[in-house]
Amino acid sequence: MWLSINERDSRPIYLQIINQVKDQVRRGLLKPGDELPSVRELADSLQINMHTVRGAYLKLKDQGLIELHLGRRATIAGSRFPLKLEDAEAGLQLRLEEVFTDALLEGLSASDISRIVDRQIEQIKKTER
Amino acid sequence: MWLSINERDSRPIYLQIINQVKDQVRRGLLKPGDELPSVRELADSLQINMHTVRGAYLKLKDQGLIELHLGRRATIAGSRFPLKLEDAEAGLQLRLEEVFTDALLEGLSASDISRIVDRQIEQIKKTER
Amino acid sequence: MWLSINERDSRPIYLQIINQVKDQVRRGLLKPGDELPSVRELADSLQINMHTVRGAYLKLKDQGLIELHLGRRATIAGSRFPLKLEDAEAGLQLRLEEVFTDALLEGLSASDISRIVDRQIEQIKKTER
Amino acid sequence: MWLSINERDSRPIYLQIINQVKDQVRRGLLKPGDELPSVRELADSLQINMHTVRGAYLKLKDQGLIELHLGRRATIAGSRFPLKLEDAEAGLQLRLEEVFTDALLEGLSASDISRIVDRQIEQIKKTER
DNA sequence: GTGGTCTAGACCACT
DNA sequence: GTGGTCTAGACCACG
Repeated sequence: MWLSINERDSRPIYLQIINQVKDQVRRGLLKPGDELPSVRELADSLQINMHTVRGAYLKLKDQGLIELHLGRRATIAGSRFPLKLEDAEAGLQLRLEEVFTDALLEGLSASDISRIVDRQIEQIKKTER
Repeated sequence: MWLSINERDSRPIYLQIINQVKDQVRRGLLKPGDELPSVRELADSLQINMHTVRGAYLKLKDQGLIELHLGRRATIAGSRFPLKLEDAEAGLQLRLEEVFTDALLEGLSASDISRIVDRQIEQIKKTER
Repeated sequence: MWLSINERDSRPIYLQIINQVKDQVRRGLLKPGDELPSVRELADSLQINMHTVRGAYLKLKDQGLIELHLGRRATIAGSRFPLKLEDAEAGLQLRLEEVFTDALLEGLSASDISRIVDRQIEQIKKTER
Repeated sequence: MWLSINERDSRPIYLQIINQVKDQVRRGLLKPGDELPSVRELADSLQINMHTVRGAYLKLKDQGLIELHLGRRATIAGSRFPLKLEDAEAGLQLRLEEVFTDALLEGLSASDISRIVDRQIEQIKKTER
């Protein structure tokens, strides 16, 4: 488990933790059953407060990504998809609209966007195999 | 100018305003020189606090999307791209990574994502012409 | 909004708050759109810490019962049932098994239990009308 | 004695043990005088910490359900009901209120609940005969 | 004024 | 040692 927080990142620390854990799960570096660092350990190594880590873990639990056990370390949850796929698709669409709008207003062209998107989707497909 | 705020949207009101203005600019419904409603008018019609509208307008000004004039209504700015394209591309990549990670963890496949993305990019290209 | 915490209750304070809010929603004393006391107000009136109240509100939000708005008070959410009814039924069965087992081991007979249960269900049906 | 612990169950391990012992007593699978596995045996077979098993046994003893003997295995106690029946009834009512409130908020109707409850009480009555 | 985030330090229950 | 709960006090962003 290697996590880091970026002081210059404007997003709150707990969100950075959440996103990094999600990322590692997506990349397959963390698999169901794997243990996460204890709240205190991670807080120490990141030089942040225990409660900040705990807050991040709690959110991850509520999203079904990890399991918290009293007296034991948190573990990656078995993957289950509580959301209906159509809801997930609708959510994706809304978020993409916003991202693309910002990109266009920053001067990128549709083909710029298309190129960047395709590159990322290629990478995802590689990981899927 | 038709704006609306969605109570059930988890995002703060000021962001909803910003995003809707951006969206209308992107769609060409608002063009450089067009007037926005006055702070007081918009606050009244949306039933929200004046400070909230003012805050949203200030952020839009900071992003170079609108111009504020003393005693006159705000207007859409002539389009300029203060960010370097490289920065815009880098920003886009980071945001896409997050959006795609979430989509994958919610059970969507790479091809699901690809399909949705392509549909949106098609629409953008139509508008661009 | 009248809430109270019971020092002698072994359950944590935040759970007592959650259960009382749920109860008031169920009884119809709180309806969608109604405002809850602010975190600080409730903390003051209950003589407990702000964060304890906030924790309770957060859980209620995650369960979809209330909505939190930045800078505004929390409100009761419009009722929506994210769980499939079959899941809700399965959960109810498990919880009932435990409750009934304890009651039996404490010396109550099946007819004792039946009597108590029926009385409560009668009351619920009255409220439903 | 067949016990198992469920990793995905959110309840602490010691409670799962307690509930399963209670359940087996209620179903008549364990009768007064029957021996329970030794603390060490159970800890080994469930792959959990000895202290956890010991804690569970201690709680069961406190509730009067089992008897602990120095150097010998624990045994199921002769059934006695230390609580007054009134207290047991009052406790049952409180717990049912909470369970029913949750069920209602999850979208179940009074008749759904009634149906599920009745089915369970029928089963209990069968066992009682 | 209101919620959002973070820090600090404490005590308890569970493993 | 580990998570669960609670308190206390602070600063920031939003309305």
